[in-house]
Amino acid sequence: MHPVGKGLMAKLPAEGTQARRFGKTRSAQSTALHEDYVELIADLLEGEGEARPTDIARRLGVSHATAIKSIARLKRAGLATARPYRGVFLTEKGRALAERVRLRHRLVVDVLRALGVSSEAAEADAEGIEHYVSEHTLKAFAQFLKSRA
Amino acid sequence: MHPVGKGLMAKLPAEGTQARRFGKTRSAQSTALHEDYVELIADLLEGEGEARPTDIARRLGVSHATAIKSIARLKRAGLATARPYRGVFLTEKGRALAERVRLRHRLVVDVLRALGVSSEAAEADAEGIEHYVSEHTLKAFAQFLKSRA
DNA sequence: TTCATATTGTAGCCAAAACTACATTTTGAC
DNA sequence: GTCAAAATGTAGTTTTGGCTACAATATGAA
Ligand SMILES: [Mn+2]
Ligand SMILES: [Mn+2]
Ligand SMILES: [Mn+2]
Ligand SMILES: [Mn+2]
Repeated sequence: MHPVGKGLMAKLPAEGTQARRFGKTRSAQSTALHEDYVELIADLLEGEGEARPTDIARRLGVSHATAIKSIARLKRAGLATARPYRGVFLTEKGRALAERVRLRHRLVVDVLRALGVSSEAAEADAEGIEHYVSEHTLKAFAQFLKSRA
Repeated sequence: MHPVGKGLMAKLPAEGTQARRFGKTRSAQSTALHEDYVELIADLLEGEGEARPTDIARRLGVSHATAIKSIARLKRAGLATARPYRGVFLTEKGRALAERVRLRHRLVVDVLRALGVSSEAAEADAEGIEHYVSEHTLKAFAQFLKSRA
């Protein structure tokens, strides 16, 4: 119950600090999916001219029913619009998010590549990592890349 | 419908490749919580001598009911054991996971620090990032740290 | 123009992770 | 030893994000 000596033991952060960190991670997690959808929709709109639910589903590796439900959540969140059989579009807010997410994705991939990670692993890992990189860390990444250019 | 020219447009990966990447991210996401619990339990066991559900809950910033349910899932997954009012312990499998997770956590923090990220931001971001770093990337991180030691 | 196929939509199911509220058990102060 | 407080457990609800199965609609080939 009481600390045994506090000399050489594991460095447990203060409870509040640790709780705040985990909470931040949880909130990032809850926005990760939205970010992936918005980024993908932006890419499809630019690359293919349209973003159809089926294509979104295929690219994400989920069923079309799942994609349609997620798109509905995007609409509720004010990030996208969609009319039946006419594809998905981004609102102003969605486009702004897509832009930020795209930049961040690229930055994360570039840093991983710079650290010696293979192109494919960098892309794959970045797909998860990107959602947990804070503004502060993003700045450090940019700095690092510039410094070793 | 048809690609407009394919010359200078956004680099959409092949559908299968992209789906595989997103799938990998989803599966990492589904183990992230387990990893955090197991790591925290190991830290508490070493640091405090015991890992009580209440302490786990406080440190994670969730209600004790949530923690208890998650611990039940850990038990079902063969990672932990717990007897009522006697705290939580790790199975052999749980200890092995904790060890891996701990190493990975430290490595991610060290790399972030090396890239110029502040100590607190590194710890906070690592809490999310760690779960999406592949073995391949982990090796690259270790290499990078060794090279600039 | 018709009609098969592709696309989209809906319904219903499930598990994970969160919560609050309440019940039960242990422990420790006295 | 009692009994209040702390810890633990349980019940019930919600949201998210998956799935399958089926229904409805558009599109395009013949
Ligand atoms: Mn992603
Ligand atoms: Mn991305
Ligand atoms: Mn973590
Ligand atoms: Mn961790």
